Amino acid sequence: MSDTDRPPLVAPAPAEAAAYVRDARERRAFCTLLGRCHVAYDGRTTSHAGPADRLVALKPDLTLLVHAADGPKPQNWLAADALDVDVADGALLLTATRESPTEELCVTFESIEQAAAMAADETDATVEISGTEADLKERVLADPALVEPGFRALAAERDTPAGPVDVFGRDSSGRAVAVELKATRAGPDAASQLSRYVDALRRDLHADADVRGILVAPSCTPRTRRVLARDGHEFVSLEP
Amino acid sequence: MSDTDRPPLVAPAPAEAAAYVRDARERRAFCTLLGRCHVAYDGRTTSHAGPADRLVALKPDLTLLVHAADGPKPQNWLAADALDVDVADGALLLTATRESPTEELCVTFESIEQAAAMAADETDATVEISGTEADLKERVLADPALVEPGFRALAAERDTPAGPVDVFGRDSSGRAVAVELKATRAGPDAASQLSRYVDALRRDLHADADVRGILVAPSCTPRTRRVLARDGHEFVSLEP
DNA sequence: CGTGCCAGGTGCCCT
DNA sequence: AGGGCACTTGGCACG
Repeated sequence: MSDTDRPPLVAPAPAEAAAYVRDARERRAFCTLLGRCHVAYDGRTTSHAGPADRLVALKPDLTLLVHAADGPKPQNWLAADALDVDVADGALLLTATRESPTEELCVTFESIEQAAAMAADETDATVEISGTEADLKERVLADPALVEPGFRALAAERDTPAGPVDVFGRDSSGRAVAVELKATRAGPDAASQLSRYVDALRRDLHADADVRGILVAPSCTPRTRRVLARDGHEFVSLEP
Repeated sequence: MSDTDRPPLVAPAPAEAAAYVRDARERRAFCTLLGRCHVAYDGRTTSHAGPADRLVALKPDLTLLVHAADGPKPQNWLAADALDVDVADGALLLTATRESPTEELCVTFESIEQAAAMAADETDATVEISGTEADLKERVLADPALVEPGFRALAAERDTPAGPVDVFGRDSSGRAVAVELKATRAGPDAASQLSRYVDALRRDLHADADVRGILVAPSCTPRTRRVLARDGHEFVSLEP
C-alpha cells in the first residue's frame, strides 16, 4: 500500500464513509463502496432503483458507476464533472452532476458494508486491441489475394455517394470490385451496405459499369447469404 | 456486516487474495480488487493491456469487469460461465471463460492494494426508467392531440415493407400520417427512417395515397431539419 | 459541435 | 439461435 493510501472500512458510519470518499476523490483514487443503496438518475432519461445491495465505484476521473448483482452493464452511471458527498438523515449521499448535457446521479446508502480505495498511478493503461475491422482492412491491403487470386486493392475508404467503401479494387480481369469488411459474423445490414456501395459505384463509374461486390467476414448468417445471392454479390470468409 | 462476510484485505499475498476471491465466488458475493495488473482478452477480438493500477470487479453472476482510471466503460469485461483463481509465479491470476462464443479474460495481478467483498441479498434491484421512446409512444397514444390538434392515432408499430411505423394515424382532414418517435435529440437517421416509412405507406395504401410524415422528438439537429424539409415532412417537439 | 460509423457494443423482444 | 431495434449507447475521426 502506498504511503497515501487509506485502509479499507468495514461497516463505517455515514460520516466516516463520507470522509473516506472525499479523501479518495482528492487523491484521485479509485473508490469502491459495497452496501445497500437506492439510486436516482435524471438526465437524458429519468430512473429510479429501490434499495438493494450494490457495488458503487468512483473513478479518479469522477466517473460514478452503480452495479447490481447481474450483468456487465452498470444500472446507472455518470461521467460527472462534480461530486457532492453528504450525510443526510443518517445516510451517505453521493450526488454526481454534469453539465451539457445536464445530468444528475444520486446514490443513497442505507448501509455500507465495506469501502476500499487506491490512488491510481499515472501509468499508461492503454489496451491494445487486435482482430478489429481495421486489422482486417490492413490484412486485405497487405495481401489482396486473400480476397481472391489476382485481386488488386486500389483504395481504402473510397468515397461514394452512398458513403466510403471499405476497400475498392479490381479483379484479375479488370472488373471493379467493392469489398465490405466485417470483423465479426456478418448480418444482413452488411449485405445491404455492400449493395448500396455497389449501386453507387455503378452510377459513379459509368452508366454500364460492371461492379462486383464482395462481403469479407469470418462468417455470415443464413439470411445474409440470401441477401447476397439476391443482389448477385459474393461472400469470402476471412478472419481478422 | 452479515455473518458470512469477510473483512477486506490490505496488500494481501497472492494466495490469501486467491482464497478471498474463491470464497466470494462461492458465496455469490460482489468482490472488488484494487491493484496493479495486466489483462489479456481473447474471444470476439484479442486484446492486451500492460501493467497499471486498475479496479477489477467480480459480480455474483460471474461477470468480470476491468476498469482503468478513465471512462465509464470497462477496458475489458466478460459475462463468464466459469472462473479459475490461481497463484502462478507469485501472482494472483483470474481466468474467466465462456463458451458460445468462446471467450477468455485473464487478469494477472502484480500486486493487490485492497480487496473487498459483500454477499448480495436477493432483493429485486430493478431500475425503473422513464423518459424512453416507449414512454413517448404511450404519451402520444394517450393524447394524440399532442402531435397536432385533431390527430387520431390508429395503430402503434404498424407494419410496412420498410419496417414498423412507430405510430400510424390520420389527421383532422383524414390524411394518413406516419409518426416517427425519438426520445432524445433526433439525428438525420430518424428523418431517413421516416421517409422510408412514408414511401412504403404510399405504396402500401394506394398508388396515389397522400401520406404525411411527422418526426416527434424533444429536438433535432440542423441537418435533420434540412432532410425533413427536403422530403416534405414535419417536426413536432415533444418531451417523453 | 454536428455527422458518420465502428464496437468484443449490450439488452429486449419476437420469430 | 437469427433478426430488428432502442440505448443515458460510448468511442473516434473528421468537417
